[in-house]
Amino acid sequence: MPEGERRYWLVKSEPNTYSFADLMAEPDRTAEWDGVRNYQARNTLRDDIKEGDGVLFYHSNAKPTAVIGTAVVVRGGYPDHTAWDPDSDNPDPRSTPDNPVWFMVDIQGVAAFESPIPLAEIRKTPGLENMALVKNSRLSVQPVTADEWRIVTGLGGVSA
DNA sequence: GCCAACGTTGGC
DNA sequence: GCCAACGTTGGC
Repeated sequence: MPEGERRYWLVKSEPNTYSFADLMAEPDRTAEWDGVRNYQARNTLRDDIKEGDGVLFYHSNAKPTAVIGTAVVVRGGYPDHTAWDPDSDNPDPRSTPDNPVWFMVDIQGVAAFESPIPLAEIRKTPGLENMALVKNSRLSVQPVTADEWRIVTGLGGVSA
């Protein structure tokens, strides 16, 4: 992929449920990012997130809430098979293999930040005050601009 | 634990 | 199509 087309995203997870350390402990540090059941986030997963895109990993409902590391998309949007698995955490009988409603991607952990970046720091960092994270904290998969990516990864102590 | 913000549902 | 009720998210 041409360098200029790489895009950036932020995903949220509650560390009690699935932490960045859990991702890094996966085989190949890779996991299916499934279970998203919000239409706006679904559209992003289905239409916009491509292999090679950068991902900021954010811990919500944590102490403190913070961006804690980076990941990379290793498989772009494809149907979320957990939707038609009645034993999954988030089954949705409206979604079928022939007519999927929900989508997911695969992400691979890259690096933990030397110092996680708490939400409070993001709020007061010039250039980050317009992050979707600050504007609409509810969205579980959200876009990050190239400038925001550079600032956040710089603060975190890893070069992207 | 509280509560504000937001998304979804469903009656009309 | 409107909007009130309800459920969920997530910061604090």
